[in-house]
Amino acid sequence: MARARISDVAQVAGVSTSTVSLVLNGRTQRISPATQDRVREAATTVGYTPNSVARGLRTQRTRTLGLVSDQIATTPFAGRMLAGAQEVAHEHGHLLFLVNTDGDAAVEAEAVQALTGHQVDGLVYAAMWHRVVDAPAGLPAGTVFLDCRPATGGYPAVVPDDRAGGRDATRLLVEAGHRRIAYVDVDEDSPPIASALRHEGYLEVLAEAGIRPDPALHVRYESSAAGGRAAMVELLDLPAERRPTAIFCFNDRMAAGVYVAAHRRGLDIPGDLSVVGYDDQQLVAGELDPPLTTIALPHAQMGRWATEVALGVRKPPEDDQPHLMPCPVVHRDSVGPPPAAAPTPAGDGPGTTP
Amino acid sequence: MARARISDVAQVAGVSTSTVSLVLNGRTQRISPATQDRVREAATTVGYTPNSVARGLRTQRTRTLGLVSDQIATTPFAGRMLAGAQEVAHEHGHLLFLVNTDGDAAVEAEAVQALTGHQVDGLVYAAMWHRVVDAPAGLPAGTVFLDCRPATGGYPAVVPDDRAGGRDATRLLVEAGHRRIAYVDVDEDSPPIASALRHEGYLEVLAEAGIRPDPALHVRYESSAAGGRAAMVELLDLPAERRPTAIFCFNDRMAAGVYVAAHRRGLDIPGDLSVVGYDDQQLVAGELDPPLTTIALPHAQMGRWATEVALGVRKPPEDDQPHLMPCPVVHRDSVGPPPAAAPTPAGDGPGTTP
DNA sequence: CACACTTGCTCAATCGATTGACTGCTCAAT
DNA sequence: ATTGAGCAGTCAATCGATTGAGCAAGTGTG
Repeated sequence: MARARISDVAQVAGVSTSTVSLVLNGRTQRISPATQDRVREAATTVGYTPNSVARGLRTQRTRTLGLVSDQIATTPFAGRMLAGAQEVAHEHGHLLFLVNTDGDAAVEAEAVQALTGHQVDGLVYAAMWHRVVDAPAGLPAGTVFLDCRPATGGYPAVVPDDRAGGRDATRLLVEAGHRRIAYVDVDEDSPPIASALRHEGYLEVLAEAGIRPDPALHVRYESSAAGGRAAMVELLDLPAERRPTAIFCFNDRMAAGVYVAAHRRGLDIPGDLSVVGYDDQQLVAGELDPPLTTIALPHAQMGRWATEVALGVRKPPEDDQPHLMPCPVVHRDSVGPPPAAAPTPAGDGPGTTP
Repeated sequence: MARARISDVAQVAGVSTSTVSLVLNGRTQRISPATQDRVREAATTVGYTPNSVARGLRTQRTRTLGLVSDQIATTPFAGRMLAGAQEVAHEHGHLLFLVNTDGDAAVEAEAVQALTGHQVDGLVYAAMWHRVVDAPAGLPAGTVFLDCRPATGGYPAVVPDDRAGGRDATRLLVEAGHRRIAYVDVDEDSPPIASALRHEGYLEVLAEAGIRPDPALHVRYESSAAGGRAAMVELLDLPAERRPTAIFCFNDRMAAGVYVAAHRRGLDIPGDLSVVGYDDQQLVAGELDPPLTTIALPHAQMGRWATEVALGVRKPPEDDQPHLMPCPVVHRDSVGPPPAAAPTPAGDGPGTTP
């Protein structure tokens, strides 16, 4: 059977379609309660569901939202961002269009066209890792950038506060008593937004703590467990007095590699070595042994923020700067005090270069 | 400036809106080439983009698709299914609505209503792990079930061929020469579709190979690295002659735990122990040392299949049985021949119960 | 030359809901 | 008796595109 239209309801209730529309939309000031009841009853008996397409055409508001992203699938983070976005859309009675462009600019432009053609009420442009992007052509004003910054500015944007995350991670280790803290960095991040910001945070906290940074403790490898392992091997080959007692890793996967290398050398975590990761990738950080203390990327929060701004229920900052979303510290079991035998009794062990 | 409408194009080109519509939709049999050119030119000069809402109202085809799923975010598989679905939608010029219901039946029903209200041309109902689900109320005929089977039947569905996967995994080990093969199963999967099917496949291959299954080699623990570790400990505590030389794990996370327990006992993989996982979770299987041989869940393929059926470009099977999607074997480095000292020289070592 | 046919395009109805303007009616006040 | 106000709804235009029917001019045919 064909879907019931408003005119079917009107007929059953013995009123005009106008009346049905008014009642069903709550504009009941001038409709008698008796009529309202008849209309509502008629609506349920015929099983009426409003046709959003017709409504959208008339009202010019479709209650839909578009989210275009470069890769929805490849990264496990994607989900949390998406979930946050979807949640907000749902909370406000909107439906979410999802488009995956694989970073192809042509597909991107096409997607934006298709979405505006479908009269979306808002648009979110998402990246799967924090970086600078070029806004695709034809992007409507008010599009919100999620986990990326438009090269040109002019749009609201939200990104993780990587610098603060780097600070928090490092502070965690400093407060546990460590003085020789390595940063296991990634070598491929260009432009290196996330990695550079985390490094800055690392350096800031070292400075605050009066620790002179040792360049040998900043190593760069590919972003994988293998890279982390190689990095750790390099650090462990340092002379004993320059060897780190704590490692801050660019991400959890590299931390997993650090674990492997440390365990191979018979080091206990956190007894002999403390490790902090970044990203809070469930399958990595939570499953390591011991579970990894890490800094979580606030994907769900960012997804929510972006969608709220896109829907107009939250005002973006006026200064055209990306909103910095804090990265929460996730305390697990990979951080402890430095080993008693550590070469840092009390006096400053400055990291002199050879 | 307001969006250009078809009437704007008509005015600029000096023709009627009908003509514009005909030209732009390729129904050009009765339109002179000259007029066509004028129309197209006019369209680009005014920057015309068709209003899909209006078109959808008129044609009753919106070129949109709905995908409702219980959890889009929580599992890293989700993405591949979604990506497959999105890809197909895009290939056929459709836009994909994504709704995440968190398994809440009320939200589900609401979502289905909202989607049919938006006149989607097709609907996919997805689960994030293979199981039997109750079709939500009001589900349109022709809805496709993805990675789940409707309890009642009556809808096209696609699920992984877990039985064949179990067979392949076990055959891999049998062909490497193993006779004592354990199945590290999950204990919580109820109804245990995936686990039961994989177990059946396992038993089938054992039977074909003339290996009597040893109940002590079928252990059940929680689905996590910790569970896998516990399982492996139990297996390693078996008397030497009953101890397995190969392990088939319900999933990669459990396999990761098996690795840990094996390494703790000083066992080399695959020298002393061969391991096969399931799922091909990138972050787990690929990052383990050695990389894990596993059976991949064909999420992208299933997502594609479901979407193609939903769009009507692929015919579902007529027998109302779920389509079984093969699970490819992913060869990595965790399978080898049994150790030379293994208790299986040539004669059948039947697993006699004590 | 009359007729049918083709070509090239336009008319106007239509999809289903929303909404500002308007109508009939009753009752009260002037 | 006329005017005005308030109530309870209805009318009809509208959103922007699609499409079957229709029409004027040109072409071909007997």
